[in-house]
Amino acid sequence: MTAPEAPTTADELRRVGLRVTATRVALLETVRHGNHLGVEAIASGVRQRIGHVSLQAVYEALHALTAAGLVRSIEPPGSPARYEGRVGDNHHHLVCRSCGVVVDVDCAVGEAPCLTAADAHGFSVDEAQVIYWGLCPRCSAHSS
Amino acid sequence: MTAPEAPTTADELRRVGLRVTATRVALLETVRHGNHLGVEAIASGVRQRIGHVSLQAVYEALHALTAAGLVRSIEPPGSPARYEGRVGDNHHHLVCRSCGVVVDVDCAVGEAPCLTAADAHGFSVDEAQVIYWGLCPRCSAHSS
DNA sequence: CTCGTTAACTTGACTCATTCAAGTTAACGA
DNA sequence: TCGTTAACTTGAATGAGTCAAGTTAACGAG
Repeated sequence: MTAPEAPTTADELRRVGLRVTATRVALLETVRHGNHLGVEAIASGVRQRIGHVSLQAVYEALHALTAAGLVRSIEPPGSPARYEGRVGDNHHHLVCRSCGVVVDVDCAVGEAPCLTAADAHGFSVDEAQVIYWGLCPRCSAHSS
Repeated sequence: MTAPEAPTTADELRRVGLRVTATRVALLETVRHGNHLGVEAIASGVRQRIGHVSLQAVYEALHALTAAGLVRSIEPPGSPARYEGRVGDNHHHLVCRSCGVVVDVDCAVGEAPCLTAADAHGFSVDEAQVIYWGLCPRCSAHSS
């Protein structure tokens, strides 16, 4: 018998019930290799790999992949949506007020207590979204 | 000597260096009496109090009061900005995925540990913004 | 109290991310 | 190989929020 292979990008798409298209494969790889990219940046990454794709196709694929749980979107107030390939773990983001750069941070306290509000007021909470605002090292050096 | 008076809304505006206008007084009161109102709702609240005001004046005043720390804005992804009058304490929000209602929650763990990321990557963090997503009691009853 | 400065407001045009609509193409199960 | 329908294309539309230019009025100086 053959050794178990790592699943290809195409396999991952099939697994979640999505059709395998050049656009989606390229998009998923672009998002994974990029670093919290915006829609425009993703579109140009995809185009570099496979030629022309419409912006709408990118939006559509991003929604599909987000719904399928293969990518995750981050929407810091005041900036267009960004996407990342790191999913399934409960991690958060650090955003620079000055240059807008986004970096990942692990959960502040232990595993996933971020999911527990002090008093949920009867809500059934399924996700906690944390954004830390501040100045990145480069920008805070700049302003001092 | 007279007893110390509670500061009026006008006093509060003056204290932060803003001119006292009917628009701002009415806006501040509207936001404080309302419950995470959006811009349109604030505009109509203000109009009920003092008659006509332009939407732009509302935006402008909201920015001024936010910058001055008298009101705070909440911008859950996928919904227009909302404003609240509760400021200065480190509290967070619970948003219903279905109906969009927003309720306040206190910090998950103790006083303000929310401000501490596990590893700040050299950032100087000044604010942590937490949004819990879920279903409010009414909506979760509805869907079951 | 009057005046001048300038913050605050008004109207109206504009931007930009995202969505909607209608028609075409191509993935993939039968 | 074919038919169904998800995915893609182009193009127009939406909606929150901003920008610009001109007018009004708050308030400190005289």
